[in-house]
Amino acid sequence: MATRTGQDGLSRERIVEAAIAMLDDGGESALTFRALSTRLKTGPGAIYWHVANKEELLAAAVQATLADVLRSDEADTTPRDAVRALALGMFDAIDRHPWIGGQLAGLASRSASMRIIERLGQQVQALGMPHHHQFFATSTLFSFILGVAGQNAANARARVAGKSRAELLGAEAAVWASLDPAEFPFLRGVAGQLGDHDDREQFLVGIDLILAGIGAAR
Amino acid sequence: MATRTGQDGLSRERIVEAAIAMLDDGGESALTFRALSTRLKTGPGAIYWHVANKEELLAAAVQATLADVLRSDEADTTPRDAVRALALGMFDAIDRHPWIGGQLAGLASRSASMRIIERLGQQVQALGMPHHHQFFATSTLFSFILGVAGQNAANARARVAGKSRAELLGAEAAVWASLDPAEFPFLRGVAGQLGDHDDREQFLVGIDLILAGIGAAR
DNA sequence: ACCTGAACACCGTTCAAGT
DNA sequence: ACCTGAACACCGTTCAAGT
Repeated sequence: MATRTGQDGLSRERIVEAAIAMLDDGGESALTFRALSTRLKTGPGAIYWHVANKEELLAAAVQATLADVLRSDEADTTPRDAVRALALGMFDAIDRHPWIGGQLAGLASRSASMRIIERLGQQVQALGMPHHHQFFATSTLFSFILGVAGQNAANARARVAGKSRAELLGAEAAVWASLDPAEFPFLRGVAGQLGDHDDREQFLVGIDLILAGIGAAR
Repeated sequence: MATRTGQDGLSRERIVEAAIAMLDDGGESALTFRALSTRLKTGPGAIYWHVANKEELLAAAVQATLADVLRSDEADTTPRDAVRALALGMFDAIDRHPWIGGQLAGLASRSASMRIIERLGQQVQALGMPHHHQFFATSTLFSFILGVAGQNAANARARVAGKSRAELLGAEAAVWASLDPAEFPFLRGVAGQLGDHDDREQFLVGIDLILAGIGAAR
């Protein structure tokens, strides 16, 4: 009867924790109920006592992963800096856990999405956007974040299947550099920038561009 | 020997066409090699003679679906209108085939993505953006489009599983309207706008916002 | 050259049976 | 109350065998 305390019993918390660890190092395809139950030294059926199904498990993993970002508070900064801080918090979480990008748009992440949109919206409001444009401006910020997250998730999937980020980026830059200049003048011209850009900086430039647009529309 | 002409033989073209039809009315989960081969009156193995695997099939479906958008030409308009036209073309294609949103970020859609980025980039260049900012500005437009596409795909997944777009949107708006006003002042305030907004208009506002930001940064 | 269909190695999920 | 593990109804993919 000594085994009922501490780490021994299965719990929703332990399951979610293990799921996140598996997602982090094997991507979404690595998370199966069989592999998960092996890691937790149980049968696949046991997990269903604590979690309704895989969708709920993924939702809980997203929630747990985004919890600190959503807990952060930038009360005493400008609206602009608050948006940047929140967006960068999202970026860093997505960078650490790229599988989030494949989940964030879905129904499973609804409550996390709502909190993010709320926070963005409050700052857009504080920026002085007219009321009837606040919703669209906030959606634009959110959609952009979602798009970057999705690309991150796709890149991570490719990475799991093979090479590193630097290798993939270098290969892609080489492809761009060797394109037909008549058909792809732009891609050829920016191939160098693709090769050595910083994802985080690129993300922040996008946020700033949208903020500049909001400033102009105000 | 009369059967070798016309529609009778299996072909990559017929397979992709059937795949698109299945994706359109059942979503990504409806496309299986078994269901596809049943529809084409063959065995699952037959498809592999024409298509390497599911990833390649999805890539071909994306390519075929986006072909007309990529063929369109807005030579004699302003750069701004060209971006808007291209973006709206993408939106309409994604609206008709929402499963694209789940594919566009992936490696399978690389060549389609390259063409889109090329077209966007040429217009960003024409807008007078300094060279070293063109790549980031173009990426911002592309990421935003990707984000909207991803949301569309997620919404369509929910729709296949149950109710219509209007019902889902109405239910979500009702949830927003009933949130705690202390915790979610913004969402509560825009619940009405969520309920009856037009997705296409919202998308275009986002594009315009980014274009305004590009204009300000020029 | 192209197609057939059984077989392999997986999935998520359920559920009678145990403790 | 919680866990076990076999079983069900699927997947994508392969491949010997056919025509």
